[in-house]
Amino acid sequence: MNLTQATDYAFRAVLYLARKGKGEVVEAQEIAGRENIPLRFLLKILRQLGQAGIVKSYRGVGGGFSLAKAPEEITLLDVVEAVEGPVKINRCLIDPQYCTSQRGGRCAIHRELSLIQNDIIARLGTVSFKKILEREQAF
Amino acid sequence: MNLTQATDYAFRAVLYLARKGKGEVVEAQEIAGRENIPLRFLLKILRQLGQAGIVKSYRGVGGGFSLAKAPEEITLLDVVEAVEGPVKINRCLIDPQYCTSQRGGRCAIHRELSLIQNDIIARLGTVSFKKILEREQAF
DNA sequence: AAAAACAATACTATTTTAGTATACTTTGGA
DNA sequence: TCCAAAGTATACTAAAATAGTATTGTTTTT
Repeated sequence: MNLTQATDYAFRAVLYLARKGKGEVVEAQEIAGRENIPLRFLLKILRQLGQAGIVKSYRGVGGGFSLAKAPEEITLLDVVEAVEGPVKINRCLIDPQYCTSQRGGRCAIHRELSLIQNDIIARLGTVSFKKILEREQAF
Repeated sequence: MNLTQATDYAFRAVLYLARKGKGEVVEAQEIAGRENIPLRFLLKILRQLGQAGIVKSYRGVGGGFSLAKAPEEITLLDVVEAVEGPVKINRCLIDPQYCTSQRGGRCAIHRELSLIQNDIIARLGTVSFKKILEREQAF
């Protein structure tokens, strides 16, 4: 029932870029330094965020990363899925070959877990980075 | 964002006992066989459920396990916590020593995750095994 | 063309997961 | 009384996931 460290880093990297605004390009090194994230690991994560269309990258001298969308268009769910793949609280719910109950994912437990999983996904989808920025201002 | 296989087995073992009713003693071997769970692994899990006060064990010939409470008094949350310990979607939220943001768990991201975590815990706490049994009957 | 920045792939150490093995204790019944 | 059936306790282990690191390559600006 855990998000990975990589996802936590991703959240903070996206928030960092969100503070700068949609277009602004920032070097990975700056984010790594400010957010206490190992540079090479951050680069790997930023590439995943890039493939998901959350950030854009610019190579060469003066390059870096910027948000590819406005902060209100990016949710925690988007970032989780970009880094970890589809959210699943039980592997059985995604891939029936792992359903050790031998009931093809149709037992009462797995139906219930499926509902809870849907709630979690919906909940993560309601939190945009614009919202997080606003809450941050409030302090 | 995953429950472990052990937790999944625990859910099914408790449901199996719940079907029998509160007092009835069932051998681990029977549960293992019916639910497709490795026996020794199940015994380990049942011991954890025992320490959490969810099941009672009986040793010796004719021994086994029974529910220690009525099915309506046992929730998915109880079982998750018995097997995995406290629910935490980010280790930083429980143990600040792991908070790599260097902000003592007080950044905007971690506040938001904390709210979501509370929702998940509340949600798991609303699903009792009585409820699951009832849903099962409905099929 | 040199240097700065990201890209891609492969590798590695650590931790967690998912069990297994071994030896022991309790209990009921022949 | 003693033995077999059941759970207890501790230690061990293989495989997978996590959290990085290393190396080499490509793009872009000056």
